[in-house]
Amino acid sequence: MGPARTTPLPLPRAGTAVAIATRLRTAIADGIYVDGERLPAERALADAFSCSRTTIRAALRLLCDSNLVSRRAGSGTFVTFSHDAENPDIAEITSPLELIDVRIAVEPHMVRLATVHATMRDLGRIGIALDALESSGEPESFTRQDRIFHQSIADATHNPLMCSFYRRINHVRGHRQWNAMKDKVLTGQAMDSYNHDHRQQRRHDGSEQRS
Amino acid sequence: MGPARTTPLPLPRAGTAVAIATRLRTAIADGIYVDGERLPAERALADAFSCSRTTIRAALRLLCDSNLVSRRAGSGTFVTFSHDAENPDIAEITSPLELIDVRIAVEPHMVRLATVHATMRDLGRIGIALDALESSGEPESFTRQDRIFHQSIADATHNPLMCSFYRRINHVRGHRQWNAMKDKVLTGQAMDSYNHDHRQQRRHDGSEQRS
DNA sequence: GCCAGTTATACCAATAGTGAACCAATACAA
DNA sequence: TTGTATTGGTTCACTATTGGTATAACTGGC
Repeated sequence: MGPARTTPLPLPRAGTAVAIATRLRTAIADGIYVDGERLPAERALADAFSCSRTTIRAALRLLCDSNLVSRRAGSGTFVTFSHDAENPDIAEITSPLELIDVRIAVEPHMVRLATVHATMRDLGRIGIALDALESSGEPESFTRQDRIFHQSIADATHNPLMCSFYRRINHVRGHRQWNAMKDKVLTGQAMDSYNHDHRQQRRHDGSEQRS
Repeated sequence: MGPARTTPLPLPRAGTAVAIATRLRTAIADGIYVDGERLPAERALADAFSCSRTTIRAALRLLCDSNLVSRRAGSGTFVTFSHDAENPDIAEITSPLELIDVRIAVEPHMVRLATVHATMRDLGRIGIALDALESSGEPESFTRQDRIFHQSIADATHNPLMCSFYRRINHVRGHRQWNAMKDKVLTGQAMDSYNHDHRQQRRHDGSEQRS
């Protein structure tokens, strides 16, 4: 996977220098040494790999020629290889399971807050969103309406911090890495079951609201 | 080469100044030092990091060049960093009760996630943070250590979304509108009770970890 | 012997970090 | 206002570390 897989070294001879260079290259690609970090000094590497400093220098020379590291006398050898050239969005690095963990943590109490602080207008908005959610057959509109539904609940808490949290959750949900998945997961049966759960919550919320 | 396969990669000795700058930068980004707050004096930092004042000055120079802090001779080094300069700050419009609502919603499940995903290093960090929290007598350092403590738990979940959420919570907590309050609320007795609760949580976490 | 790779050693130059002293600006209390 | 303590700003010589270079010797395969 490393960018230096096409090593410009035609030599089939696997000397220790080339082996160490490969080792360090994969370490950088695996993120063991991250971008901008300083590698151990040549003498320290020589000690760690139980070889001479000349060999280490030969290995580092290979990495330097591949633009994987840059070196400054008196300062050290620094990794110049960034996995994420652009800004690492939270949505990029959040896995499906991690999102579920956060939603499980936030949503139950969020619903309680909404039942306490919701106005009649909020309840109307939530009802409209739920109707629109149930009458949407395709996965495409279903996910969009589902986001609107949950965001309307978050807004009903009238808690700006909670609203901003759920906006971010929705942002992660709407990221492209999820779009590929939803067509496979959101079968008709799954959507029906989902709607049933939401209806129960609505009835439950209504009774709590009355009390 | 066989032996090189099993050779453990040595940990890099980070450049001291750059490493300190990084630590301070993340502390500011995490809301441990808030906008407008004064950092410890150079000599105090040098003592805390066990390095010379010259190194601290080099680190602070980096932060100053990034416009993260501003410095005035005879006065000190002050944080100049607001999380979203463009959008109205969440911290401005979030009330104390609203913050408590969100924390009640998030923290219980966050602790469960932390107990599941925490590594030994995470537990060590949490323990250190808790010790520092208990040994801080003044409200000033108490609130900062408390933020560090909770952030270390959030980081222990290894859930980027959860970490970003709690970073925002800490940002709100560190806002100046709260600073006026904490001196009145954080009496010695209140801090003792607080510490007692945290200790109980720690014992609870330990037993869960073992299972 | 030849040759490429490795080892070992010594030294150089660049950079980082140390420790101390002193100055100037600020804050604070008498 | 005055004095004192603290803070950042500056400079200095010194030490430690790092990459850069050169040289001589060793090793194993051809």
